[in-house]
Amino acid sequence: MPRHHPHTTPADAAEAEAVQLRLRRRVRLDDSGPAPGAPGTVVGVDVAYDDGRGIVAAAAVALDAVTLAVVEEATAVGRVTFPYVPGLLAFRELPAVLDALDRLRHTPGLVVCDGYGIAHPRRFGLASHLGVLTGLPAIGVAKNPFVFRHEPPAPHRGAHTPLLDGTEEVGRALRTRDGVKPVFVSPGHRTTCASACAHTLHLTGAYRLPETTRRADRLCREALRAA
DNA sequence: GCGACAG
DNA sequence: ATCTTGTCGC
Repeated sequence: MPRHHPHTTPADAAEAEAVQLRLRRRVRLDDSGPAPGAPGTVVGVDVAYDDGRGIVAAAAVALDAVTLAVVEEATAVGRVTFPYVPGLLAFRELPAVLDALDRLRHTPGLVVCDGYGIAHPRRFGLASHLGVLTGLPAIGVAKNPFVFRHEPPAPHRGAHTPLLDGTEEVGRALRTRDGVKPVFVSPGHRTTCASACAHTLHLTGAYRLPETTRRADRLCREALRAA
């Protein structure tokens, strides 16, 4: 049975924003998480929707942090409980994602989310929210820019430019493939911009998106079709 | 007031 | 996110 999640299923947008303002103080931006490439497991999470049926499917895929081989997969299906509102994505995705994570037997060394961490209107995007609720190190790797402007990075893999909140760097536009549109990386919890980018580079090579995200994306779509 | 707007 | 064919390029 679905548990009562006061921190993930508010009644409306105003309540959701209040939750973010309350929880964001728990975000920690340090390097207490694993170093990129260090032994352990890195977990990718993603979600797919079927608007017609009003259901959502989430996937959590654990990869060996060194070899990037898949070591475990878990999924969860449920009903959609919150609409998509820019800035409140976590309230739509987290319930199913947390269920999928709960079904994983491996303890994630790092969780890679689709979306943002602290590069968010209230400095509390999906990756930060997930990190704070689980206590796990988490980063956000988004496919599109959100609230912060950026200069285009140099064309080679590894080039990056900052996403600035005033003078503070809250994320980076990072090129993961030569000549290909960059991804937008930001720390979620227990990591930094530099580490989040190093992790992202470690998880990419042949494709623009991290292997974690690609596997989770494929798996949640399968789970949705099978539901 | 008018757009822009992670997934 | 999701709806969707062909097409340009390595």
